[in-house]
Amino acid sequence: MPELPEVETVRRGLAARVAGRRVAGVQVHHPRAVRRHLPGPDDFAARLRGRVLADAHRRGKYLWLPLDDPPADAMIGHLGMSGQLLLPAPGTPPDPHLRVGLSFVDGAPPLWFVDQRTFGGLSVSTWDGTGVPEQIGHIAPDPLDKAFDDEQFVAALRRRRVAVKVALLDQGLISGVGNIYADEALWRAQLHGQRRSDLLTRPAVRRLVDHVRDVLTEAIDAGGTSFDALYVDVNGDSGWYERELHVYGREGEPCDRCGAPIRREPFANRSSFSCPRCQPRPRLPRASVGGRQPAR
DNA sequence: AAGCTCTCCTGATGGC
DNA sequence: TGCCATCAGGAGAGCT
Repeated sequence: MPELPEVETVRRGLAARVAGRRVAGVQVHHPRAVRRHLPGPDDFAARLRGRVLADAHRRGKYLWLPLDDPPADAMIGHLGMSGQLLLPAPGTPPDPHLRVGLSFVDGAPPLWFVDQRTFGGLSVSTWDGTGVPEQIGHIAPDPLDKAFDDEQFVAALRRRRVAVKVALLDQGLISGVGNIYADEALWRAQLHGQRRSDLLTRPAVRRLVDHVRDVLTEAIDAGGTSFDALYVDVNGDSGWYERELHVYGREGEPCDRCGAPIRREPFANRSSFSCPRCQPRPRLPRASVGGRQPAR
C-alpha cells in the first residue's frame, strides 16, 4: 500500500535511474491508467515522446517528473493502491498488469507503470518549475516538506470539526498519510481516531504531528534498507510491516505498550486498529459528526 | 460550505 | 467444488 514512505522509495529510484533519459516511445495499454489526462491517451503519449524526464519530485503520495528540452510541464504519477513504477531488467517477462510503458532512446530499461487495480495513474500537467504542478495544487504539503508549517496545521485541524483520523487522511490538510500510518501515529499519540479535531488541545495536536513525522521517517529508513531500489511490495509483506507496526493488522494481538488485545473497528468503509486501553473511545459518540443517530 | 457517502477496480479469502 | 459476499483502500465526484 503505497503511502508517503513507499512513494519516497520510488522517487529515489526514479531520480537515480530515470532522470536525464529521453523518451523514445509511449504505449498506453489501458486507458484508465491515464484517465486523469483529460485530452486522452494519444495526447498523453504525444506530450512525452522525445522529451527528457528530468529529476523526480514528490508531494505526499504524488510524484512528478519535470519534462525537459525544452523545460515545461511535468509527468505526474500516483500509485493509488496497487501501482508500481518499475525498471524491468532485460528478459523480465511481461506483466499482466502493465498499463503504460515508456521506452528510452538510449536503450535503457523501459519504465513500466504496473497497476493491478488501476486506482493509480499517470498524466502530463502544466508546471512552470516552481511549487507543484497545477494538477496537484490542491494537495497540502506533507510533514517532511520544508513548506509544511506545524502551527498552521495545528490551527487548521482544530478549526475542523471531524474525527481526528479523518483530518489525518485529508490530503488537503496534510498529505502523505494513509490508513496504516494514521493508525500507527494515533497509537503513538495515544489518541482514538474518533476524537473530535476541534476538541483536541494545541499541545496534543503538536505531539500528534511529531508522531506522524516520526512514523513516516522511520518507515522511509526501513523501506530504504529492505526494498530494492524501485520495487515496493504491494502485498504488504515487506520487512517493515512485520517488524515495526504496532496496531495495523494486529487485531487480537497484545498492545506493545500495555498488553491489552488490539481492537479493530469499522471506519469509513474500512478498518481502524487501536489499543482499547491506551486509546479509549471518546465518551460522546461523535456528537454531530458522522451523521445519523441510531433508529429508536 | 464543510462534512459525508459513494464509486472506481481486481484478486484473495471465507462461508455455505 | 463452486458460487457469492466481503474486504483491501486513495481520491475525487456528488449530495446534503
